[in-house]
Amino acid sequence: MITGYIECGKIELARSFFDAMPDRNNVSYITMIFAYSKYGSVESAKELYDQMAEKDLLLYNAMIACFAQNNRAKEALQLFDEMLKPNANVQPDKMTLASAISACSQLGESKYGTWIETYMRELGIGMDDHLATSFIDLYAKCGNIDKAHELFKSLQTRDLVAYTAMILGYGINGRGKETIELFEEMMDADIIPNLVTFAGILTAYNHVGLVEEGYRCFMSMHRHGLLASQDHYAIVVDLLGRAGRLEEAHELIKKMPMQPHAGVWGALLLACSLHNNVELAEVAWKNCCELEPDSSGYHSLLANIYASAGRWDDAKRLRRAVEEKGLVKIPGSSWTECFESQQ
DNA sequence: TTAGGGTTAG
Repeated sequence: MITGYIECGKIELARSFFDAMPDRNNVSYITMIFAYSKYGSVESAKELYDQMAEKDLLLYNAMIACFAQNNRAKEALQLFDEMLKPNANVQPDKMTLASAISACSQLGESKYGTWIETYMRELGIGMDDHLATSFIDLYAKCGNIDKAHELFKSLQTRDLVAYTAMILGYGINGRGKETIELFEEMMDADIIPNLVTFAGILTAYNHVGLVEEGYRCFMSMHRHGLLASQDHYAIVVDLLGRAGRLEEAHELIKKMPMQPHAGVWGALLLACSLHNNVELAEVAWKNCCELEPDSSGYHSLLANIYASAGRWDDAKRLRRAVEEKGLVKIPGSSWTECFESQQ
């Protein structure tokens, strides 16, 4: 019953059902935690997790996965650390490690990831394709592309996710030729790309600076029956914008079948700052402000563009407005420092 | 024992 509601996305109903259950066990808790995780309600998941006095492997796995899948990598690794303490009395399994590696990857923590690889062997857990794909992503993001490729070659089956991780890895490491070759290899293997794959491939083209190839790739999405999301548009706006094709990028935004999010306009604003286009920057900035009124980053970008154009008064006016409104830049994650201080 | 893992820029 509960899983039926969850499958339909009726999470409130699932929760009511869960609350009314006379014999809730840890499996019902875990089912609810995974459901909350899927729909991004991390706080609700954590609330349920905290209710259980005895934390077993399943419960740890559910909560660590929830953090890792919702971009809360630091908390995922903190909980993983807690789980490894002797008084926790549990031993991680493949699922735990998959989430922990994913969290390391989000934080660029290659040292911690390498430690997990060693620890994995100590526990007698063998490398499977899922774990290897997590490691491919981790090592590629940390710049160790050779190690990533070595793992990719060792896979039993190269599936969609593995190809996507490797393509993205080549892309962010500036390996243009390999990016294209691997994409072609994937198509030859009749592996149908999905929306995530396209985001990865477009990102790769963007990093490598292959504008035409990237644009063509984006235009081919509908042939695969895929409707590009706002994120895909943001990458292509960035791709065109960085190449100085600002008007084309602007036209693309105007033709979007859905409302662009701030990231799309933000990509155009960034491109305008790279190419000193004040008029278009003002258009992009206005849209960014409407969509994300509390962010100071867009004002700073426009102020810099004004300053580069010698419009000092406008730059000053904008900077003053930021101070008056008390808009503050949110500092980045300090997990790396936290981790290093524990060494 | 039970659930369930990996891929999306700046």
